[in-house]
Amino acid sequence: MEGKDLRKAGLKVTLPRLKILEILEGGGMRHKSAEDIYKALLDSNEDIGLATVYRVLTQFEAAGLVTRHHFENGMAVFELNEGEHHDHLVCMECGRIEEFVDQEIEERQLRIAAEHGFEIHDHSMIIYGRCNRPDCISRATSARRT
Amino acid sequence: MEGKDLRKAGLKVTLPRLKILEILEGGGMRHKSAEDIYKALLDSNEDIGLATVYRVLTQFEAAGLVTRHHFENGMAVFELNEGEHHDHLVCMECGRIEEFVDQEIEERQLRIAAEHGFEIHDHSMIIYGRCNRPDCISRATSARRT
DNA sequence: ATGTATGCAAAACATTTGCACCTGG
DNA sequence: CCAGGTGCAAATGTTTTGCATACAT
Repeated sequence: MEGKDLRKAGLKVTLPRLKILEILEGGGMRHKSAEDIYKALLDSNEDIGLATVYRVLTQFEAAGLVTRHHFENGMAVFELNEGEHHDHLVCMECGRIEEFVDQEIEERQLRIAAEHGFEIHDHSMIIYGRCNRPDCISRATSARRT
Repeated sequence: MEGKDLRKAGLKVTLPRLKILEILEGGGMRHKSAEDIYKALLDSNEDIGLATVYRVLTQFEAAGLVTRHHFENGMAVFELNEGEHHDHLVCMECGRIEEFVDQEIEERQLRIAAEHGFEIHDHSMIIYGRCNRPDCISRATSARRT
Protein backbone atom coordinates (compact mmCIF):
# COMPACT_ATOMS: atom_id res chain seq x y z
CA MET A 1 0.00 0.00 0.00
CA GLU A 2 1.07 3.51 -0.71
CA GLY A 3 -1.54 5.95 0.43
CA LYS A 4 -0.16 6.49 3.89
CA ASP A 5 0.65 10.13 3.32
CA LEU A 6 -2.87 10.70 2.12
CA ARG A 7 -4.55 8.85 4.93
CA LYS A 8 -2.34 10.57 7.46
CA ALA A 9 -3.47 13.87 5.98
CA GLY A 10 -7.06 12.89 6.56
CA LEU A 11 -7.83 12.35 2.89
CA LYS A 12 -9.57 9.37 1.42
CA VAL A 13 -7.19 7.38 -0.75
CA THR A 14 -8.38 7.63 -4.32
CA LEU A 15 -6.72 6.98 -7.60
CA PRO A 16 -6.63 10.60 -8.77
CA ARG A 17 -5.05 11.71 -5.50
CA LEU A 18 -2.46 8.96 -5.65
CA LYS A 19 -1.59 9.75 -9.25
CA ILE A 20 -1.31 13.45 -8.63
CA LEU A 21 0.86 12.89 -5.59
CA GLU A 22 3.03 10.61 -7.66
CA ILE A 23 3.48 13.26 -10.31
CA LEU A 24 4.36 15.84 -7.70
CA GLU A 25 6.99 13.49 -6.30
CA GLY A 26 8.12 12.48 -9.75
CA GLY A 27 10.98 13.87 -11.77
CA GLY A 28 11.17 17.00 -13.85
CA MET A 29 10.60 20.32 -12.22
CA ARG A 30 9.71 20.63 -8.57
CA HIS A 31 7.29 23.47 -9.24
CA LYS A 32 4.35 22.44 -11.36
CA SER A 33 1.23 24.26 -12.46
CA ALA A 34 -2.18 22.60 -12.49
CA GLU A 35 -1.89 22.47 -16.24
CA ASP A 36 1.52 20.79 -16.05
CA ILE A 37 0.08 18.11 -13.83
CA TYR A 38 -2.95 17.67 -16.01
CA LYS A 39 -0.73 17.18 -19.05
CA ALA A 40 1.41 14.69 -17.18
CA LEU A 41 -1.73 12.74 -16.32
CA LEU A 42 -2.79 12.68 -19.94
CA ASP A 43 0.67 11.45 -20.89
CA SER A 44 0.24 8.61 -18.42
CA ASN A 45 -3.11 7.83 -20.00
CA GLU A 46 -4.95 8.67 -16.83
CA ASP A 47 -8.49 9.80 -17.30
CA ILE A 48 -8.54 12.61 -14.76
CA GLY A 49 -10.21 15.96 -15.30
CA LEU A 50 -8.56 19.31 -14.89
CA ALA A 51 -11.19 20.26 -12.32
CA THR A 52 -10.13 17.34 -10.21
CA VAL A 53 -6.52 18.39 -10.44
CA TYR A 54 -7.45 21.79 -9.02
CA ARG A 55 -9.65 20.29 -6.32
CA VAL A 56 -7.01 17.83 -5.27
CA LEU A 57 -4.26 20.42 -5.23
CA THR A 58 -6.40 22.70 -3.08
CA GLN A 59 -7.02 19.85 -0.64
CA PHE A 60 -3.34 19.00 -0.61
CA GLU A 61 -2.56 22.58 0.19
CA ALA A 62 -5.10 22.65 3.01
CA ALA A 63 -3.63 19.42 4.33
CA GLY A 64 -0.15 20.90 4.23
CA LEU A 65 1.13 18.43 1.66
CA VAL A 66 1.94 21.07 -0.92
CA THR A 67 2.59 24.80 -1.06
CA ARG A 68 1.04 27.07 -3.64
CA HIS A 69 3.16 29.87 -5.05
CA HIS A 70 2.15 32.85 -7.16
CA PHE A 71 5.19 33.92 -9.09
CA GLU A 72 5.08 37.07 -11.19
CA ASN A 73 3.11 35.60 -14.04
CA GLY A 74 -0.01 35.25 -11.93
CA MET A 75 -0.32 31.54 -12.59
CA ALA A 76 -0.11 29.33 -9.52
CA VAL A 77 2.51 26.61 -9.18
CA PHE A 78 2.56 23.84 -6.60
CA GLU A 79 5.47 22.35 -4.79
CA LEU A 80 5.57 19.23 -2.64
CA ASN A 81 6.24 19.94 1.01
CA GLU A 82 9.20 17.82 1.90
CA GLY A 83 12.19 18.94 3.88
CA GLU A 84 12.24 22.39 5.40
CA HIS A 85 11.11 25.82 4.45
CA HIS A 86 13.01 27.63 1.74
CA ASP A 87 12.78 30.67 -0.49
CA HIS A 88 13.10 31.03 -4.25
CA LEU A 89 15.20 32.46 -7.03
CA VAL A 90 13.30 32.67 -10.31
CA CYS A 91 14.95 33.20 -13.67
CA MET A 92 12.87 35.55 -15.76
CA GLU A 93 14.42 34.28 -18.96
CA CYS A 94 14.06 30.54 -18.81
CA GLY A 95 11.81 30.06 -15.79
CA ARG A 96 14.38 28.07 -13.85
CA ILE A 97 13.63 28.05 -10.14
CA GLU A 98 16.26 27.54 -7.46
CA GLU A 99 15.80 27.36 -3.74
CA PHE A 100 17.74 28.78 -0.85
CA VAL A 101 17.59 29.33 2.88
CA ASP A 102 19.30 32.11 4.72
CA GLN A 103 19.13 31.95 8.45
CA GLU A 104 19.87 35.63 8.89
CA ILE A 105 16.95 36.59 6.66
CA GLU A 106 14.65 34.24 8.52
CA GLU A 107 15.55 35.80 11.81
CA ARG A 108 15.13 39.34 10.64
CA GLN A 109 11.73 38.50 9.26
CA LEU A 110 10.62 37.37 12.68
CA ARG A 111 11.91 40.53 14.22
CA ILE A 112 10.26 42.75 11.63
CA ALA A 113 6.90 41.03 12.03
CA ALA A 114 7.17 41.46 15.79
CA GLU A 115 8.08 45.12 15.47
CA HIS A 116 4.95 45.70 13.42
CA GLY A 117 2.73 43.78 15.79
CA PHE A 118 2.17 41.03 13.23
CA GLU A 119 1.70 37.44 14.23
CA ILE A 120 3.59 35.79 11.38
CA HIS A 121 1.87 32.95 9.56
CA ASP A 122 3.96 32.60 6.50
CA HIS A 123 6.17 34.55 4.20
CA SER A 124 7.57 34.43 0.73
CA MET A 125 10.83 35.81 -0.49
CA ILE A 126 11.37 35.64 -4.21
CA ILE A 127 14.33 36.98 -6.10
CA TYR A 128 13.76 37.58 -9.82
CA GLY A 129 16.67 37.81 -12.19
CA ARG A 130 18.47 35.90 -14.87
CA CYS A 131 20.51 32.84 -14.24
CA ASN A 132 23.30 32.95 -16.76
CA ARG A 133 23.19 29.28 -17.61
CA PRO A 134 24.41 28.14 -21.00
CA ASP A 135 20.99 26.73 -21.75
CA CYS A 136 19.13 29.82 -20.57
CA ILE A 137 19.24 33.10 -22.40
CA SER A 138 18.31 31.74 -25.78
CA ARG A 139 15.07 30.09 -24.82
CA ALA A 140 11.74 31.69 -24.03
CA THR A 141 9.51 31.02 -21.04
CA SER A 142 8.16 27.97 -22.77
CA ALA A 143 10.57 25.43 -21.36
CA ARG A 144 10.26 25.58 -17.64
CA ARG A 145 12.50 23.43 -15.50
CA THR A 146 13.50 22.83 -11.90
CA MET B 1 -0.22 72.07 -15.94
CA GLU B 2 0.03 68.76 -14.22
CA GLY B 3 1.13 66.08 -16.62
CA LYS B 4 4.83 66.50 -16.03
CA ASP B 5 5.28 63.06 -14.53
CA LEU B 6 3.57 61.55 -17.53
CA ARG B 7 5.47 63.51 -20.09
CA LYS B 8 8.71 62.80 -18.33
CA ALA B 9 7.83 59.12 -18.55
CA GLY B 10 7.40 59.48 -22.29
CA LEU B 11 3.64 59.11 -22.22
CA LYS B 12 1.19 61.34 -23.97
CA VAL B 13 -0.85 63.31 -21.45
CA THR B 14 -4.42 62.14 -21.75
CA LEU B 15 -7.36 62.48 -19.48
CA PRO B 16 -7.58 58.80 -18.52
CA ARG B 17 -3.91 58.70 -17.62
CA LEU B 18 -4.17 61.84 -15.53
CA LYS B 19 -7.23 60.58 -13.70
CA ILE B 20 -5.72 57.20 -12.98
CA LEU B 21 -2.51 58.77 -11.75
CA GLU B 22 -4.57 61.02 -9.52
CA ILE B 23 -6.38 58.06 -8.02
CA LEU B 24 -3.11 56.26 -7.40
CA GLU B 25 -1.79 59.33 -5.62
CA GLY B 26 -5.08 59.87 -3.85
CA GLY B 27 -6.07 58.77 -0.38
CA GLY B 28 -7.28 55.41 0.80
CA MET B 29 -5.06 52.43 0.40
CA ARG B 30 -1.71 52.65 -1.31
CA HIS B 31 -2.17 49.28 -3.01
CA LYS B 32 -5.03 49.24 -5.45
CA SER B 33 -6.28 46.64 -7.88
CA ALA B 34 -7.40 47.50 -11.40
CA GLU B 35 -10.94 46.97 -10.21
CA ASP B 36 -10.45 49.33 -7.27
CA ILE B 37 -9.28 52.03 -9.63
CA TYR B 38 -12.07 51.39 -12.06
CA LYS B 39 -14.62 51.74 -9.28
CA ALA B 40 -12.99 54.95 -8.09
CA LEU B 41 -13.28 56.31 -11.61
CA LEU B 42 -16.95 55.44 -11.74
CA ASP B 43 -17.44 57.17 -8.41
CA SER B 44 -15.85 60.29 -9.89
CA ASN B 45 -18.24 60.00 -12.83
CA GLU B 46 -15.39 59.43 -15.24
CA ASP B 47 -16.27 57.49 -18.32
CA ILE B 48 -13.18 55.31 -18.56
CA GLY B 49 -13.27 51.65 -19.47
CA LEU B 50 -11.75 48.87 -17.44
CA ALA B 51 -9.66 47.88 -20.44
CA THR B 52 -8.09 51.30 -20.43
CA VAL B 53 -7.33 51.01 -16.75
CA TYR B 54 -5.40 47.83 -17.43
CA ARG B 55 -3.64 49.31 -20.43
CA VAL B 56 -2.66 52.44 -18.56
CA LEU B 57 -1.47 50.53 -15.52
CA THR B 58 0.66 48.31 -17.72
CA GLN B 59 2.20 51.37 -19.37
CA PHE B 60 2.79 52.97 -16.00
CA GLU B 61 4.53 49.86 -14.87
CA ALA B 62 6.70 49.80 -17.98
CA ALA B 63 7.51 53.46 -17.43
CA GLY B 64 8.47 52.73 -13.83
CA LEU B 65 5.71 54.88 -12.38
CA VAL B 66 4.05 52.02 -10.53
CA THR B 67 4.93 48.56 -9.29
CA ARG B 68 2.69 45.57 -9.78
CA HIS B 69 2.47 43.06 -6.94
CA HIS B 70 0.94 39.60 -6.86
CA PHE B 71 -0.06 38.86 -3.31
CA GLU B 72 -1.36 35.43 -2.38
CA ASN B 73 -4.82 35.87 -3.81
CA GLY B 74 -3.49 35.94 -7.37
CA MET B 75 -5.06 39.31 -8.12
CA ALA B 76 -2.59 42.05 -9.05
CA VAL B 77 -2.37 45.28 -7.06
CA PHE B 78 -0.56 48.42 -8.12
CA GLU B 79 1.42 50.82 -6.00
CA LEU B 80 2.74 54.23 -6.94
CA ASN B 81 6.53 54.38 -7.10
CA GLU B 82 7.51 57.17 -4.81
CA GLY B 83 10.32 57.05 -2.30
CA GLU B 84 12.58 54.02 -2.20
CA HIS B 85 12.20 50.33 -2.51
CA HIS B 86 10.47 48.49 0.30
CA ASP B 87 8.97 45.13 1.16
CA HIS B 88 5.55 44.20 2.53
CA LEU B 89 3.71 42.80 5.49
CA VAL B 90 0.21 41.63 4.60
CA CYS B 91 -2.49 40.90 7.16
CA MET B 92 -4.40 37.80 6.12
CA GLU B 93 -7.38 38.80 8.23
CA CYS B 94 -8.14 42.35 7.21
CA GLY B 95 -5.91 42.86 4.19
CA ARG B 96 -3.92 45.67 5.80
CA ILE B 97 -0.58 46.16 4.11
CA GLU B 98 2.44 47.68 5.81
CA GLU B 99 5.83 48.39 4.35
CA PHE B 100 9.33 47.94 5.66
CA VAL B 101 12.95 48.03 4.60
CA ASP B 102 15.71 46.03 6.18
CA GLN B 103 19.17 46.76 4.98
CA GLU B 104 20.57 43.47 6.17
CA ILE B 105 17.98 41.54 4.17
CA GLU B 106 18.70 43.61 1.09
CA GLU B 107 22.38 42.85 1.32
CA ARG B 108 21.95 39.16 1.84
CA GLN B 109 19.67 38.99 -1.17
CA LEU B 110 22.42 40.40 -3.32
CA ARG B 111 24.86 37.89 -1.98
CA ILE B 112 22.50 34.98 -2.47
CA ALA B 113 21.75 35.97 -6.05
CA ALA B 114 25.47 36.23 -6.72
CA GLU B 115 26.16 32.85 -5.16
CA HIS B 116 23.62 31.26 -7.47
CA GLY B 117 24.96 33.02 -10.54
CA PHE B 118 21.80 35.12 -10.86
CA GLU B 119 21.85 38.63 -12.19
CA ILE B 120 19.22 40.15 -9.92
CA HIS B 121 16.47 42.20 -11.55
CA ASP B 122 13.98 42.48 -8.80
CA HIS B 123 12.73 40.72 -5.74
CA SER B 124 9.73 40.54 -3.52
CA MET B 125 9.64 39.73 0.15
CA ILE B 126 6.22 39.41 1.64
CA ILE B 127 5.39 38.43 5.19
CA TYR B 128 1.88 37.09 5.72
CA GLY B 129 0.34 37.09 9.15
CA ARG B 130 -2.21 38.87 11.25
CA CYS B 131 -1.85 42.34 12.52
CA ASN B 132 -3.57 42.42 15.87
CA ARG B 133 -5.24 45.76 15.36
CA PRO B 134 -8.42 46.55 17.23
CA ASP B 135 -10.22 47.02 13.95
CA CYS B 136 -8.85 43.87 12.37
CA ILE B 137 -9.84 40.44 13.55
CA SER B 138 -13.56 40.96 13.33
CA ARG B 139 -13.77 41.95 9.71
CA ALA B 140 -13.38 39.78 6.65
CA THR B 141 -11.12 40.40 3.66
CA SER B 142 -13.67 42.74 2.20
CA ALA B 143 -12.34 45.97 3.62
CA ARG B 144 -8.83 46.43 2.37
CA ARG B 145 -6.79 49.36 3.64
CA THR B 146 -3.31 50.77 3.52
C1' DA C 1 -24.93 1.47 1.76
C1' DT C 2 -23.66 6.01 1.87
C1' DG C 3 -21.19 9.91 1.96
C1' DT C 4 -17.52 11.64 -0.52
C1' DA C 5 -14.89 12.16 -4.87
C1' DT C 6 -14.92 12.60 -9.82
C1' DG C 7 -15.88 14.01 -14.76
C1' DC C 8 -17.88 16.96 -17.65
C1' DA C 9 -19.65 21.16 -19.05
C1' DA C 10 -20.72 25.57 -17.82
C1' DA C 11 -19.68 29.60 -14.89
C1' DA C 12 -16.85 32.93 -12.82
C1' DC C 13 -12.93 35.84 -12.71
C1' DA C 14 -9.01 38.69 -13.97
C1' DT C 15 -6.85 40.30 -17.85
C1' DT C 16 -6.05 41.06 -22.95
C1' DT C 17 -7.14 42.14 -27.66
C1' DG C 18 -9.59 43.67 -32.15
C1' DC C 19 -11.52 47.34 -34.16
C1' DA C 20 -13.91 51.69 -35.21
C1' DC C 21 -13.81 56.12 -33.28
C1' DC C 22 -11.86 60.02 -30.77
C1' DT C 23 -8.02 63.22 -29.18
C1' DG C 24 -3.71 65.38 -28.03
C1' DG C 25 0.15 67.83 -29.93
C1' DC D 1 -3.77 66.19 -39.62
C1' DC D 2 -2.29 61.73 -37.79
C1' DA D 3 -0.14 58.61 -34.73
C1' DG D 4 -1.46 56.98 -30.85
C1' DG D 5 -5.11 56.41 -27.19
C1' DT D 6 -9.71 54.90 -25.92
C1' DG D 7 -14.37 52.41 -25.39
C1' DC D 8 -16.82 48.55 -26.12
C1' DA D 9 -17.43 43.87 -26.82
C1' DA D 10 -15.56 39.73 -27.58
C1' DA D 11 -11.64 36.58 -26.69
C1' DT D 12 -8.35 34.41 -23.48
C1' DG D 13 -6.48 31.78 -19.82
C1' DT D 14 -6.96 30.21 -15.29
C1' DT D 15 -9.55 28.51 -11.67
C1' DT D 16 -14.20 27.29 -9.62
C1' DT D 17 -18.75 25.17 -9.40
C1' DG D 18 -23.20 22.39 -10.33
C1' DC D 19 -24.76 18.12 -10.95
C1' DA D 20 -25.31 13.28 -12.10
C1' DT D 21 -22.43 9.26 -11.66
C1' DA D 22 -18.77 6.32 -9.68
C1' DC D 23 -16.04 4.84 -5.80
C1' DA D 24 -13.76 3.97 -1.16
C1' DT D 25 -14.75 2.33 3.27
